[in-house]
Amino acid sequence: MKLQQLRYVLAVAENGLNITAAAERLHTSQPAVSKQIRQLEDELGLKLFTRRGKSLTGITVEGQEVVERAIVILREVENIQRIAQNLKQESRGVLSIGTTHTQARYVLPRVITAFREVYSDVSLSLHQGTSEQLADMVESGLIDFVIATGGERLFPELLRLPCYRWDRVILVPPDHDLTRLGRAPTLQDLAKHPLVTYVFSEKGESSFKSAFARQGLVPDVVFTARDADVIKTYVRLGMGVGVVAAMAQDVADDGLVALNAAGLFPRVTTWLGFRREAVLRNYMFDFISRFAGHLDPWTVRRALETSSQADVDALFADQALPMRGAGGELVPEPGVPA
Amino acid sequence: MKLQQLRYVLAVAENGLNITAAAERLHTSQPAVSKQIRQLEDELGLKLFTRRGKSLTGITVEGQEVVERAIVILREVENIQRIAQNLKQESRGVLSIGTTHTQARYVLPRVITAFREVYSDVSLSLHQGTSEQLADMVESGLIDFVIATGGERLFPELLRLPCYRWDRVILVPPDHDLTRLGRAPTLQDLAKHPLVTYVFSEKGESSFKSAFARQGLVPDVVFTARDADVIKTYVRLGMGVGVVAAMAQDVADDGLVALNAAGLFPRVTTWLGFRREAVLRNYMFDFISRFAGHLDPWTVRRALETSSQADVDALFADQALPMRGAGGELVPEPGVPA
DNA sequence: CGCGTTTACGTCGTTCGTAACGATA
DNA sequence: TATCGTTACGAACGACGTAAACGCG
Repeated sequence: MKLQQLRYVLAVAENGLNITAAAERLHTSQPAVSKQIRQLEDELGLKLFTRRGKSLTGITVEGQEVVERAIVILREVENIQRIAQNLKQESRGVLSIGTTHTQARYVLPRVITAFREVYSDVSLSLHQGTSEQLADMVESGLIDFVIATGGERLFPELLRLPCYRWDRVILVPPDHDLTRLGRAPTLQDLAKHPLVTYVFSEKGESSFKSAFARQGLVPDVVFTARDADVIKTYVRLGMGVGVVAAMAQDVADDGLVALNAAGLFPRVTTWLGFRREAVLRNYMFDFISRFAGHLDPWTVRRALETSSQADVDALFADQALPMRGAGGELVPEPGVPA
Repeated sequence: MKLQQLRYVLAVAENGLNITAAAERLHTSQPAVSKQIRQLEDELGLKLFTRRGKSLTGITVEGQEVVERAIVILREVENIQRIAQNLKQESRGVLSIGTTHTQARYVLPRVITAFREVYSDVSLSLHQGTSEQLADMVESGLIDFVIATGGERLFPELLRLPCYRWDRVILVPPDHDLTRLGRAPTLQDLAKHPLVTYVFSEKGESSFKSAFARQGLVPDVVFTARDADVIKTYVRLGMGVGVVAAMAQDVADDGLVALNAAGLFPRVTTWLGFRREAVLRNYMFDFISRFAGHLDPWTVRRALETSSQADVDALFADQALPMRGAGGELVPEPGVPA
């Protein structure tokens, strides 16, 4: 058994069982891949793939077991290489981040810009997706970091570091009824209007709906979208009252007024997660620290030494996490309608 | 990086940094090992070992990191091979068990005899040691199974399957005072006599001492040994009253009388433990099932699907574990002194 | 001088790429 | 016939073992 053979098997499994495509991605010839896989099968004495005629049609159950272990093996091989590169102060490297729209659009740009200036040799890639997709991507090793909110049960194997907290904010057209309340809106106020907000995560409990339910109210959600830009568009069209993350609110949002929603919904924590077994490159520590100031390398290493997520949470329990988003700045003060 | 290089590094690290010894264990030449290690160091660009002149004097910190990951990698490689061998119904294999004296001497012989008759091609090895030593051995992959008692905190990473429970039994010479009580001895009775029992485990809390302490008594332990045979010898010499595991009591123990100690000390559970990541060969499932009838392959696989030891414990919570040892059979009934 | 490591070199096995072949839809 | 996998073969590479050299106690 050789590491190349495992790499080849994995590449084939990850490229739709197409040996030609796998060979291209591996920068080698297709007979090389074909032969190595066959040799591994011979050595192990089992078929990793099912074949019809000459083309691969599926992975056998044992093949799947082998693939899973190959992932672990190659991951650790990469860890060894990262250790070496860290020591050599090698500045080249890769950092791929999986995240949701809100982070990618409103929070990360500043961090990434600054990061790229310092680490020009680090190839940075951003993958946007739903929580479910991110979970798959991080599991398969496609991405190093996940930056997301909620979903504790979706990412059970990740070490999650709390980064900051945020409230929601209410967006309405300038002449909307809610702007004439003379005070910040309540849930009762909101329940009287059609609402436009985020798609509810498939698995996570919807803190949005339950906030209303707790007061015996049923929100009239007329439209949901994955990102705040779409929501804003429909609010401008007068489809309803928008409820978005405070970070997504921009002073330059013309045609919209932001109203404070702090306290109406539970605060949300954005965290950064990665696999516990991962060896982090130095620039990864720096990225984390740039993204969340309190997560300096020393603190992150301490979190890595814990044995469970509960211990990590305890590490940060006594710290007041920073708040993000301008939600508080555009509050219509009592008697001062926007 | 190649798997052989990792194997070589590991062998050198495990053989006192002696390349020659490592080469012999690997059935290869010593220059081969020397060269491969050097090549890996060159490829990674770091020194794995510290050298004085030409001889290795130590492992660098990075070398240690690499060794730890190499262990994981090679373990998974072995798992892949086991999967293949299981499928081929390959009957050859290795099974090494680490255990304590009591199990090795009194419980395992019958199981092992029967097992060897069926699996003559499985090379079986037994390693006796203290809990601490066993923990090291299983961690380094030297042994597949640990069969022991207590020590939950000593084996945190093992999947532990409860096998059976047992009480202690009291051993005295035939003419001893305790045989004339006309009833089973109490802790008060025991506290009046010099006692001979097991060495207390270094890290585990001593359930022996605390049983006395709970009644405000202090046992007069005059001698401790690692195994019951030694204890019996000293009881025969009249050094004191023996307290041993019920399994260790043998009807053929001439010159000794066994008195019931059930209820005096907390019941002890013997468990069988192995690493969660391990792939078990079919004969290993069979061994477990022979050792503890309720641990059939199906049940063990179910335990393997759990995510924590707590879940495993819950699996067996409602089952009455079998008792082992003849302690109950030689009880001096009230009014019937032995 | 013994012990252990490294260097040198010849041999053998293995991997790879190109090119031709085979099978499938 | 286009697509994809396998077979064939020559070239390059790499691992290993023997033998000799080197350093250190």
